[in-house]
Amino acid sequence: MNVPNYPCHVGNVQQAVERLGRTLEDGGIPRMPARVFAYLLAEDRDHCTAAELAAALQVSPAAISGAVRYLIHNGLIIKDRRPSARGDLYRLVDGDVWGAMITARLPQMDHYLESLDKAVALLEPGSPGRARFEETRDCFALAREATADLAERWARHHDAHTR
Amino acid sequence: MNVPNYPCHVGNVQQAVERLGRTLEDGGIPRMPARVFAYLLAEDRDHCTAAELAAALQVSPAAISGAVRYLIHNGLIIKDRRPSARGDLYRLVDGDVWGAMITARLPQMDHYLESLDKAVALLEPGSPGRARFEETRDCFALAREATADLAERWARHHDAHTR
DNA sequence: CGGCACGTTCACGATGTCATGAATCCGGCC
DNA sequence: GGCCGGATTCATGACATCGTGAACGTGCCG
Repeated sequence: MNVPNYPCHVGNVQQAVERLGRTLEDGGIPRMPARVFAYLLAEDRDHCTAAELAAALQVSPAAISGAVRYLIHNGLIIKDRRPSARGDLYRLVDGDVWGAMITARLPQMDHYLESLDKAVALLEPGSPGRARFEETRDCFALAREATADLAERWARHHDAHTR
Repeated sequence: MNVPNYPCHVGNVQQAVERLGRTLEDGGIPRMPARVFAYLLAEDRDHCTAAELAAALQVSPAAISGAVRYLIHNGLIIKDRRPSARGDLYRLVDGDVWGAMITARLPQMDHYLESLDKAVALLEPGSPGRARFEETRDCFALAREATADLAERWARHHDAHTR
C-alpha cells in the first residue's frame, strides 16, 4: 500500500516522533536533541543504543553524540554504561521527566526577574518608562507564579496517574 | 567619572533596554525587535521616529525597518502615519501589551495540542511509547491551562493597577 | 518645480549553528 | 596480546540568520 523505499511507510512512529520533535523545537530545544528525546519517548523498549538512534533518525552517529550530550547535560536522559556490552544504552530519566523540565524553568525565571529588577532600578523614579518596566517585571513575576502552579498541578496529575 | 565616548555613560536607560532586550530574546523574540520594543517601553515619550530608534540603538535604519515590521506584524507596536510630518511615528500598542502577548500564546498552544493528539493517534494503543506520548500531551494541556490562568490573573492585576 | 529628508527594499558580507566524515580512543572478544 | 565494533572528537562545509550599505520611491518644504 505504500512505496516500499521511502519514509512514508517506515512507520507511524517516525511521524509521531517528527511531530513531537517539531513541537519541542518551538519550545527552544535544538533540532537533533528534540528528535532524539522524542524518539526515546515513542520507542516501546525502554533503552536504545546510539547506533539504533542514528539508524532510526537517519543521521550520523556524530550527530547523536552531540544530541545525547545536550540531553544528559540538561538531565533529560541517562547513559547506562553497562559493563560487558559493546554499546552504551540511553534511556529517559527515571520518574517525572516533564515535572523536572517545568521545575528547571523556575530558577531561570528567577534570573529574569532579578535582571528586570536591576533594569527598573536604572530608570528615573516616577517616569512613564519606569512605570512600564515595573509593569513588565510584575508580569514576569506573575508568569513565574503560574509556572510554579503548573509544576504543582502537574505533580498531582502525575501522581494520580502513576498510582 | 566615565570615559566620555563609549556606551557606559550614555545613560542608564541603555543598560535597562539591553537588559530587557536580552530577556525577551531568551523568550524567542529576535534580537533587534526585542531591543526596539524594550526601547519603546523605556522611552518616556510615548512615540518615536525610526531615525530616533536607529540612533538610540546604534544600528542602521534598515535594521529598524525590519524590526518594526516584525513588531507590527505581531501586534506589539503601531505605526502612526501622521499626515504632514517627515517621519512616521512608532508607539506601543494601546492598552495591555503583555496581556495581548500572553493571549497570543493560547492559539499557538492549541496548535501544539492538536499536533500532539495526532501524534498519539499514530502510536500503537496500549504500548508504553503511546502512554508516554499521552503523558506528554496531558502535560502540554495543563500548561495551556496554566497560561490561560495567567492571562486572567494578569488581566485582574492590570485592571487593578491602571484603575 | 527642484531639492531634500525619511523610510523601504535589495544584494552583499559576516556571523553562528549544525550535521557530516575521518581520525582517534576505549572497551570486549578471539 | 592483538583485533574489532562502537562511541567520541575535531575540522570541514553547508545552511540559515542578521545587520549593513547603496539604490529606489515617496512626500514635505523652499
